[in-house]
Amino acid sequence: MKDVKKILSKSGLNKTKFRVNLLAFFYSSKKSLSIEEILQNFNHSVDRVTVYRCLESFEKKGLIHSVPDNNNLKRYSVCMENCNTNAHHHNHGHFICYSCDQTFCLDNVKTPEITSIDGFMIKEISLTAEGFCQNCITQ
Amino acid sequence: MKDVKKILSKSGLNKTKFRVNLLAFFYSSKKSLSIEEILQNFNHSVDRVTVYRCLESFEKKGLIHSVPDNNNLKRYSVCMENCNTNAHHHNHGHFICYSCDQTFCLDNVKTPEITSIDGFMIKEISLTAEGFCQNCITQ
DNA sequence: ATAAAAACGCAATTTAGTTGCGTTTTTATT
DNA sequence: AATAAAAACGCAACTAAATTGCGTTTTTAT
Repeated sequence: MKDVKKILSKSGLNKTKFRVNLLAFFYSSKKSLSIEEILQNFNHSVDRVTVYRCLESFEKKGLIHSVPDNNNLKRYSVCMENCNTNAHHHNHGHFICYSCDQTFCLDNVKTPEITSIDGFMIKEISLTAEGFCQNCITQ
Repeated sequence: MKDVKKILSKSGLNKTKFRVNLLAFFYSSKKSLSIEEILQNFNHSVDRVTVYRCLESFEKKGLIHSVPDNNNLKRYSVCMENCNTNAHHHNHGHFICYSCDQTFCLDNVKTPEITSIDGFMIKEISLTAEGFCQNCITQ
C-alpha cells in the first residue's frame, strides 16, 4: 500500500483515496481490467467519469497501459517493466484467454525488434496471442 | 470492375450498385478503410447502416478483414490471401500510423506460427506495429 | 492556515454501432 | 418478360461507451 502511494507521488499524481485503491487493485489483480470490472470492484461507489480520468492519467504517467480487447472496450494492465511518461517498453507478447478474459505476459515470446520496414518508422510493436489458458483448458 | 462483380457472385452476395462500388473502392485503395472514410468517399449517398451491413457480409465471406485501430474504430482491409467463409488467414502484421491514424498491412512481417507455449493454447496471433508512415515522415 | 491546483460528481452530449421494420432491388424460375 | 422469394436498402429509434462542461470538494504546496 505504501508502495502505491509512493508511485503516485513519484508520478506527480494526487493520492486521493480512490486513486490509491485503484492502483492497488491493479497491482493485486495483475490482470487486465475493463471500466466495468473496476466499477464493480468498487461497487459503483465512484463515478464512471472519475474512472476514465484516472485511467487516462495513469496511462499518461506510464503506470498502466491499454491492452487490446476483443470487443472494442477499453482495457488496461499494469506496467511491469520500465515504462515512463514518454514511452512504454513491452518487449514481450501478451496472451488473452477467450474464456476467463485474463491477460498474461508471454515472457518467452519476444516481440521483433525492427525499427523500420517498407518505409514505416516503427516506434512500438505489440504481439497479442489469444486462445485458452491452462486453467480454462483443464476445467 | 468485372472482377469485382465476379467476386461478389462467387461469394453469393448480390451485385447491388453500392456493393460493387464499395468492393472496387477497397481494391483500388489497398489501404484499410473506416466507416467514415467510406461514407465520405460516397458523399454520404448511402446509409450508415448499409455500410455496416456490407462490411459485415464482406467479412463473413472472407473478402475483407478487420484491422486494429487505435481509436476503437471499425477498420477493414481487403484480404490479399486465401481467406474463406470459415477462417481468415492473416499471418502478417499491421501498422498503425501515430500521425494519420491509418492502418497498413505489413505483408513482409509474418506473425509467429506457434500454437502453444507455456501451457497456453494459442488460437490466434496478431502483431501490431505503431509509428509513422512514409507519407507522414516526409511531411 | 490558506490559496492554487488537482480531482471529483453530476448532467448533458457525442460517437459508434445496432435493431426493427416496411420498402425497394436483385435473383432465380418459369 | 412476368413474378415470387430472397437479399439489400433506408429511415427512425435505440443502446453502449466514452467525452465534455461546470460547479464543488479534496489535495498539495507555501
